Amino acid sequence: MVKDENAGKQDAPERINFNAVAVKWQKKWAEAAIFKAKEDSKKKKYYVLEMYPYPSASYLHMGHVRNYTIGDAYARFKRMQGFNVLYPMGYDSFGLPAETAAKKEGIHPRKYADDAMKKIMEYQKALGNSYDWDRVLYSHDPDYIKWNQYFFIKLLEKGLAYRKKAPVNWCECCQSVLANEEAEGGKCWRCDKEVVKKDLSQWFYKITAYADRLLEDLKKIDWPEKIKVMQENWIGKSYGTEIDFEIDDEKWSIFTTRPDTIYGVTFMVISALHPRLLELTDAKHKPEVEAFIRKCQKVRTPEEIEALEKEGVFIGKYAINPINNEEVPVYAGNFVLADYGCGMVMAVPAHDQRDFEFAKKYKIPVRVVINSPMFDLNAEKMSRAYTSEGSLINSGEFNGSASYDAINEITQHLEKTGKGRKTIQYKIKDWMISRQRYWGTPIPIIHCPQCGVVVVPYKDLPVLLPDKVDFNAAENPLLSSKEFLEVKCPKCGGQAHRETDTMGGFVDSSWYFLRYCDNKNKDKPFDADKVNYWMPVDQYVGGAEHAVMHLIYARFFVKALQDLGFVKFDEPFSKLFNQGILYKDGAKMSKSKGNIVTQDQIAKLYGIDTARFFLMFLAAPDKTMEWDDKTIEGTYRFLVKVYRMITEKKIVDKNIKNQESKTHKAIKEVTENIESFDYNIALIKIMDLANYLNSKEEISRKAAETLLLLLSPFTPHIAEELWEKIGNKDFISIAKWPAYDEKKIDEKLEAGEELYEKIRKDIISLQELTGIIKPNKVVFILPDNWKYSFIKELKKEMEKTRNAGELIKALCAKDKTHAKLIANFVPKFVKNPDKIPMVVLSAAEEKKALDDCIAGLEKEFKTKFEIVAEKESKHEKAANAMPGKPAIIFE
RNA sequence: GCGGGCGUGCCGGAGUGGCCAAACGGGACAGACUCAAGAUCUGUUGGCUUAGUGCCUACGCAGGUUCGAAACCUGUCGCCCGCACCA
Repeated sequence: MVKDENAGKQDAPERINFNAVAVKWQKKWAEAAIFKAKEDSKKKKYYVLEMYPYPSASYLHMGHVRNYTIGDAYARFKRMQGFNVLYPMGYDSFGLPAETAAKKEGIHPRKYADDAMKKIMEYQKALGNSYDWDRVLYSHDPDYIKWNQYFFIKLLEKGLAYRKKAPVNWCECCQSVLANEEAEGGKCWRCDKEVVKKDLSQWFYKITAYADRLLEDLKKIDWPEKIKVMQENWIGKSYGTEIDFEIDDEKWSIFTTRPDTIYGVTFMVISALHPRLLELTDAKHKPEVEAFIRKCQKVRTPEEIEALEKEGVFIGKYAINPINNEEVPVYAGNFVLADYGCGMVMAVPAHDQRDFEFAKKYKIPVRVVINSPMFDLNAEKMSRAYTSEGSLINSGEFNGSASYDAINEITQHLEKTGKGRKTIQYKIKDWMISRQRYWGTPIPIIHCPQCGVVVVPYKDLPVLLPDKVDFNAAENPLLSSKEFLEVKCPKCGGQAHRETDTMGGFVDSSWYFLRYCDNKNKDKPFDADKVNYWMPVDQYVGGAEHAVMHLIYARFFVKALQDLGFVKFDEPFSKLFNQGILYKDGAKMSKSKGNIVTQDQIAKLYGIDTARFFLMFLAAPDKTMEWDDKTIEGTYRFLVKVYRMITEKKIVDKNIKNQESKTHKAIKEVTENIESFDYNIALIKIMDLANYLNSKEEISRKAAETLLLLLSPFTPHIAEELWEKIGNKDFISIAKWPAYDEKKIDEKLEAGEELYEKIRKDIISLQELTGIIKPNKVVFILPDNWKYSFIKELKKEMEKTRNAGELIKALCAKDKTHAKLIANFVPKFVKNPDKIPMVVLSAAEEKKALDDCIAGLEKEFKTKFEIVAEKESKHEKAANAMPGKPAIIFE
């Protein structure tokens, strides 16, 4: 039989149009402006922020919906908890895609960006997120550009911005600089020719000046460990020794973490890309070296680098080892980084794997200077470098020292002779902000033939992009605009030209979160009081892919602004949450993979709240999760159930004890779960509560309202609609988050309900097993065994100790036959002596609890029930009965 | 190579020392309702079973700690993610 999967969807009259509900409330929220954030509140502030998106898409897919919902649920939760919440949205609207579109489709990047923004905003609004839409900002806004340039100048004045030559991706064929994305795989995206590294003047922000603070302050912030570790590695602090070797009577320093191996140096290697390599090279060897440099200039993919064999050429020079005045040959090599350390290394083949490979290839001697404590090393027979610790040999006066100690001893020795010193190296490099592109913030600099590099005066800001440029120009389109290029020098008034580099997008995103605090300020980038009120961001939400880019730049920027006196804090984001990636068909959901499910599709079918709920329910927000078309049906069913329950069931204005207890327990758990981003667990608890209430004839108003309040961060529209339907006039979105009272959580009541449920299930399964649907009589046999006396015994023992292990041992010694039961029950008492439900009851109390159930059970099963004490029972199985659950017999 | 994480039932995914054969959802199966289907409701869904508050097997694999382990430790295999010739 073929099932029509859509049959139900099409003609099921009970299908509720959650879409109309969403539209209705989005309109009302906007009209009442309830999500507007104000500084003058008496309430404690809370700043929730999602990383502002690049406005590219013509749709949002479920991956986006998931990300935005994580933040929105949190913002709503905090708002309801009584915080003064700032939750803004903006757009990272500068960048390459807009420019590429301009090139391909002839659309101006500004139009492209404006259109995309309009679209994405529309989609975001349809999500029902509680953004303060009055605070929208975007990076190509002339106001934003102005302050972006303003900060550039401030940093320049402080010496934190500078210009120097640096290698960039260069395509000889197109005569153009390429962004990294355009040079993927070492080939030009346009002409497919090989790309080379070329030195050009570039602008930098001096992030290295903050390396230590960036590292240290990681301790202060509550971020995922993974991100912190990535930043630590990126900053890459290492302690070592700088040692001066002499080449041609000139001092050439190198950096090493292993000065203890200095007697093992048999050659030196200078990076093939070292700026002074040719200067150092012997005339005779120049052609060879030059050819080698060209070979090394090709941009390579990480895979190629991995597979790359260590290679080099002798440059005809010798270096003098400062420790023993030995002469060793100097090579240019492809495995030494030009921009780390000094761009040159001392090579110790016996104790460094790279040096070892190089030495073997070029038949350079290997000299063992660290001997292994386990075996004697033999330079001739070694198949790989020995990089562990050991004791020094062949090392003059240091022979016999442990390598660990020798690091200091040798460094101190070199310090005395002035040939070396302790030093710290960082891997992090200064942040190159220059882009040879059109669609970015122009760098506010003028080049004057008379005065040199001149800063654009503050009063002339912003320097805006010219509209008419040739986007198909091979190089930076800005160079095609005379109107932009030609200016008068602000200093001498002579003819000068503008800097054509623009800033990379990460500059924009390094302070946008500050501008949200005061996004309309015309006189200043922001008002200090406002920023100091809202900042730092209390909860930042975004992808882990920004770990060492945006997240480190923004930290640097804030520290620099602190030093410049703009802000009073030194970390922008107190807490960070990384959302997981959404997969479909085994791959990350993305347009390029073609495996997307769009917001539209799902909203049309189920309403946006269903999508929100489902995305938060299926997996913890920080885990990768797989989209599943089928499972969302279940979520929809649940929401329909809630809708029916609230609109159709009897809501009563009285207090119902059991419901009150359940409700307070749910509040407690859900609140904790949301706080810690365990949204999936929170939703399970909410479902539990809903299902429980749904099983009752009537629902207390308090319980119904609580359910809606708990639900509202996740399904705000439906919650709002139902809130209104049960007679509330205000918005649930700004209603008070329910408080719980520990005293209202009545474990005994819960236990009573549980008992009822257990018995009910037992009766049903007995019905199935025996085939007796309607027994004449159901008999409960109350236990009257060792258990009650065991409890007394236990209480006695517990006065002596609360250690579960000891208690079990003690009790088992007295009663070996019940060892297993003892082990099972003891720990529960130890953990929670007051709250163990049925077990602590006496036989009489237990009978009473049972009595309480019977009325309901008799009604439900339409049968007589009877309670019999074990002694009076003629049934054998009664012997097994335990307190907390009587044996059940049909008669 | 270095760093981070993960491995649970038919599936997604909870659970990090004791009411765990394992939440919640999906799927499957059975029953109720219905002329029927859908929707809804109820139950079952590791094996054995004398049906029990029972036994056995199970949370990648192998050991260990503990009265007790899916959870803690050690080793091992497999997968994912980041960084990567950093001297």
